[in-house]
Amino acid sequence: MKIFNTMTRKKEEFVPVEDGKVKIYACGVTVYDLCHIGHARSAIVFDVIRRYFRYKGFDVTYIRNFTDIDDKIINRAKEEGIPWHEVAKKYTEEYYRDMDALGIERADIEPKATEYINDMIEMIKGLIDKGHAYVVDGDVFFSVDSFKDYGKLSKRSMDELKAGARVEVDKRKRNPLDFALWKASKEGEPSWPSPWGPGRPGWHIECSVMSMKHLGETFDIHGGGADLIFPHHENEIAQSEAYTGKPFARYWVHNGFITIAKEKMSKSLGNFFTIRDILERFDPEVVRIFLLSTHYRSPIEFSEDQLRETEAALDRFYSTVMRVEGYLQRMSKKQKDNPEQKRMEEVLETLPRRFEEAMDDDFNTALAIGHLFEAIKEINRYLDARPSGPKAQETLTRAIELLRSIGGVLNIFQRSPRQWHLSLLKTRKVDITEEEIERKIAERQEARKQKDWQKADSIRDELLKHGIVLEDTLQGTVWRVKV
RNA sequence: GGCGGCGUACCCAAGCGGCUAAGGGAGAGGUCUGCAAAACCUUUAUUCGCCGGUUCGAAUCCGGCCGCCGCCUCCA
Repeated sequence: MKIFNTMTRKKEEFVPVEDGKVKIYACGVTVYDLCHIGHARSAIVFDVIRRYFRYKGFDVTYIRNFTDIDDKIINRAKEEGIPWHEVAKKYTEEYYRDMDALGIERADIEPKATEYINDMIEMIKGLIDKGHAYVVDGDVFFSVDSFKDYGKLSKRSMDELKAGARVEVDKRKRNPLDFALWKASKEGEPSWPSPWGPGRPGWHIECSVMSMKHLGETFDIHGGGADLIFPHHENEIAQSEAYTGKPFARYWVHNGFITIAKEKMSKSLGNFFTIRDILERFDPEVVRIFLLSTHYRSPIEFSEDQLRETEAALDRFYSTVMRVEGYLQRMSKKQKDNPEQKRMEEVLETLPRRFEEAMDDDFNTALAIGHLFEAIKEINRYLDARPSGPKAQETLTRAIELLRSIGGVLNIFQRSPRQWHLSLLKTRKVDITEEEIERKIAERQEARKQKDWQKADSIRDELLKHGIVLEDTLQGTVWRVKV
């Protein structure tokens, strides 16, 4: 497997610290508001990476944290007039609601910053003892000058960083780039006792502490959004390696952004769509495929049109499943030679290999999905050749099973066509129930039997106005939500 | 200003030295069908922002130019 490592800016062969095991830490979110689609991308990317390692037979430990104490949470608490921990609790629940809906599996360990305050204090003490940190008025800062490799991840020299510094410099810092490990709290702010007085941890320290506590001082993969490269991950490396004297994470994996009108989607720009908004109008699986149809490091331009197109693509899968299921029910038992048989078998045989090749190459989900859709086309082709007999039955059954099992690694293709259409009924706001549709179909069947085409067509047109398309197949009439 | 990335058909997107430049969407024509729908077939990039260079051979490597974006501040 090859993974692009931000540290070396190259694809590298993946070699785990411990044979057969992979330890991953992905930076989660600060729980102070609803998540937007950019958060979803990061979560989905690492969800897939984790699932793929598992598929490859690795024993995976996956950690994703929650930052549950921070200035933004404190501010939000003031705005909402509730205690800070209520804010954290509320948005942690909202986070789960959205991410669960998107089919993102819970991490093996989901640490919260406030549960590790003592460990952080211990680490900060150690850093002070080793001369990497200093105390000023109850604050503790990390001294970047004490760590010679500072800037190695973001590929910046200290001089460049100083020259470009746009931040107001805290005069108490020895170097403007020094960052807070511990912040003294003001009156009325949440605080924890510490050797330096009451305060709360700085942002970066939590990830170092929680990752090393659960994964060891050196672990395999550390990741998050590309905006975390500097300063967050740079600072994590500095404090962790200064503390242990050992390399921190071996592979740094960063996902690209979602953009709107070519600009990064962000809270501060206000150009974001919450996951909640999007799931009102789109099926979660559509969102998932949309986000996985572009390589994880490239930017994705958010577009409703693209989501619609993805919906149409996914509908192809479920239509094909429906078609195969219908076909199998009435397929002739008589075995006969089919010129397409060999081709179909070849497609099925090579599909897992092609899927793995794509995923082994820095998690190329876009290519992998391309292969899956190619197979869908081949299945339809095969079906058009009217195969029959036990061999065809076995081939078709295997084809669908294969799509489902490989799709499972991306957590797509897992539902029945009916579940898909029921979901579309909701997201496309179809104002007619499944029962009514079935009733109309029965009514139309009657008309068709009488060869009353006019009536049959008018019923069909009526349903179409509600966004329902009918298909008359040899196995009977089936309905679909028009996409 | 420093550092980094991107520019592939009408749209999205993979390909990163050599087989016909994946796949999806959209458009056009056809097959099938009571008519449709779905599906399939054909068709839409002799060409990969532009200009040079390296090479037997480049969308893929190198240099320059143009355009867009990100990080350097909280940010997935």
